[in-house]
Amino acid sequence: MTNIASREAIWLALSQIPPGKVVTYGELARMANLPRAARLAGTVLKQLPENSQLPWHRVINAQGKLSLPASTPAGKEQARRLTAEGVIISAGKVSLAQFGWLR
DNA sequence: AGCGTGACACGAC
DNA sequence: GGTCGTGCCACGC
Repeated sequence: MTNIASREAIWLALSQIPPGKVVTYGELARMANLPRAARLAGTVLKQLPENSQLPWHRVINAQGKLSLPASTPAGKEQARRLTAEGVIISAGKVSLAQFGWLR
Protein backbone atom coordinates (compact mmCIF):
# COMPACT_ATOMS: atom_id res chain seq x y z
CA MET A 1 0.00 0.00 0.00
CA THR A 2 1.66 3.16 -1.13
CA ASN A 3 1.52 6.34 0.85
CA ILE A 4 -0.63 8.20 -1.65
CA ALA A 5 -3.07 5.34 -2.08
CA SER A 6 -3.51 5.42 1.67
CA ARG A 7 -4.36 9.09 1.57
CA GLU A 8 -6.90 8.51 -1.16
CA ALA A 9 -8.45 5.69 0.83
CA ILE A 10 -8.81 8.03 3.77
CA TRP A 11 -10.46 10.66 1.59
CA LEU A 12 -12.90 8.12 0.26
CA ALA A 13 -13.79 6.84 3.69
CA LEU A 14 -14.22 10.40 4.88
CA SER A 15 -16.70 11.10 2.12
CA GLN A 16 -18.87 8.23 3.35
CA ILE A 17 -19.66 9.76 6.71
CA PRO A 18 -23.25 11.00 6.77
CA PRO A 19 -24.20 14.35 8.29
CA GLY A 20 -25.04 14.25 11.97
CA LYS A 21 -22.68 11.35 12.65
CA VAL A 22 -19.08 11.33 13.77
CA VAL A 23 -16.29 8.76 13.69
CA THR A 24 -12.95 8.52 15.43
CA TYR A 25 -9.62 8.69 13.65
CA GLY A 26 -9.16 4.99 14.24
CA GLU A 27 -12.56 4.15 12.82
CA LEU A 28 -11.90 6.29 9.79
CA ALA A 29 -8.67 4.41 9.20
CA ARG A 30 -10.49 1.08 9.50
CA MET A 31 -13.10 2.24 7.01
CA ALA A 32 -10.22 2.94 4.66
CA ASN A 33 -8.88 -0.58 5.18
CA LEU A 34 -5.92 0.72 7.13
CA PRO A 35 -6.61 -0.71 10.59
CA ARG A 36 -3.63 0.76 12.34
CA ALA A 37 -3.29 4.08 10.63
CA ALA A 38 -5.18 6.30 13.04
CA ARG A 39 -2.23 8.65 13.11
CA LEU A 40 -2.16 8.88 9.38
CA ALA A 41 -5.81 9.88 9.40
CA GLY A 42 -4.85 12.85 11.52
CA THR A 43 -2.03 13.96 9.27
CA VAL A 44 -4.19 13.60 6.19
CA LEU A 45 -6.96 15.74 7.65
CA LYS A 46 -4.44 18.34 8.67
CA GLN A 47 -3.19 18.60 5.13
CA LEU A 48 -6.61 18.88 3.52
CA PRO A 49 -6.97 22.03 1.42
CA GLU A 50 -9.30 24.81 2.54
CA ASN A 51 -11.53 24.38 -0.46
CA SER A 52 -12.12 20.69 0.18
CA GLN A 53 -15.73 19.57 0.27
CA LEU A 54 -14.91 16.66 2.55
CA PRO A 55 -16.53 16.55 6.00
CA TRP A 56 -13.31 16.72 7.98
CA HIS A 57 -15.23 18.13 10.96
CA ARG A 58 -16.95 14.77 11.57
CA VAL A 59 -13.74 13.18 12.82
CA ILE A 60 -12.96 13.22 16.52
CA ASN A 61 -10.63 11.28 18.79
CA ALA A 62 -11.33 8.01 20.58
CA GLN A 63 -12.21 9.84 23.77
CA GLY A 64 -15.16 11.49 22.09
CA LYS A 65 -13.53 14.89 22.12
CA LEU A 66 -12.54 17.28 19.38
CA SER A 67 -8.81 17.05 18.78
CA LEU A 68 -8.64 20.64 17.65
CA PRO A 69 -8.14 23.23 20.38
CA ALA A 70 -11.35 25.18 20.88
CA SER A 71 -9.22 28.32 20.98
CA THR A 72 -8.26 28.03 17.33
CA PRO A 73 -10.43 29.16 14.41
CA ALA A 74 -10.49 25.65 13.01
CA GLY A 75 -11.63 24.27 16.34
CA LYS A 76 -14.48 26.73 16.54
CA GLU A 77 -15.40 26.01 12.96
CA GLN A 78 -15.56 22.29 13.67
CA ALA A 79 -17.82 22.78 16.67
CA ARG A 80 -19.97 25.21 14.70
CA ARG A 81 -20.44 22.79 11.80
CA LEU A 82 -21.21 19.86 14.06
CA THR A 83 -23.82 21.65 16.10
CA ALA A 84 -25.29 22.90 12.83
CA GLU A 85 -25.79 19.23 11.92
CA GLY A 86 -27.46 18.48 15.21
CA VAL A 87 -24.49 16.93 16.95
CA ILE A 88 -24.62 17.70 20.63
CA ILE A 89 -21.36 18.80 22.21
CA SER A 90 -20.86 19.51 25.87
CA ALA A 91 -17.51 20.38 27.41
CA GLY A 92 -15.80 19.47 24.16
CA LYS A 93 -17.28 15.98 24.14
CA VAL A 94 -19.77 14.55 21.70
CA SER A 95 -22.86 12.75 22.96
CA LEU A 96 -22.75 8.99 22.47
CA ALA A 97 -25.95 8.94 20.44
CA GLN A 98 -24.27 9.80 17.17
CA PHE A 99 -20.88 8.45 18.13
CA GLY A 100 -19.75 5.09 16.84
CA TRP A 101 -21.66 4.83 13.64
CA LEU A 102 -20.53 1.63 11.94
CA ARG A 103 -19.58 -0.60 14.76
C1' DA B 1 19.98 5.22 7.54
C1' DG B 2 18.64 7.45 12.00
C1' DC B 3 15.84 10.32 14.78
C1' DG B 4 12.11 13.50 15.97
C1' DT B 5 7.30 14.74 15.36
C1' DG B 6 2.15 14.49 14.98
C1' DA B 7 -5.88 16.70 14.24
C1' DC B 8 -4.02 8.95 17.24
C1' DA B 9 -5.31 4.39 19.97
C1' DC B 10 -5.07 1.20 23.66
C1' DG B 11 -3.95 -1.17 27.68
C1' DA B 12 -1.89 -0.51 32.43
C1' DC B 13 -1.70 1.43 36.45
C1' DG C 1 -12.07 9.93 36.16
C1' DG C 2 -6.43 10.74 34.94
C1' DT C 3 -1.52 9.92 33.41
C1' DC C 4 2.14 6.96 31.11
C1' DG C 5 4.24 3.86 27.99
C1' DT C 6 4.10 1.48 23.57
C1' DG C 7 2.68 0.63 19.12
C1' DC C 8 1.33 2.63 14.77
C1' DC C 9 1.89 5.07 9.89
C1' DA C 10 3.97 8.50 7.23
C1' DC C 11 7.10 12.89 6.74
C1' DG C 12 10.93 15.78 7.03
C1' DC C 13 15.45 16.82 8.18
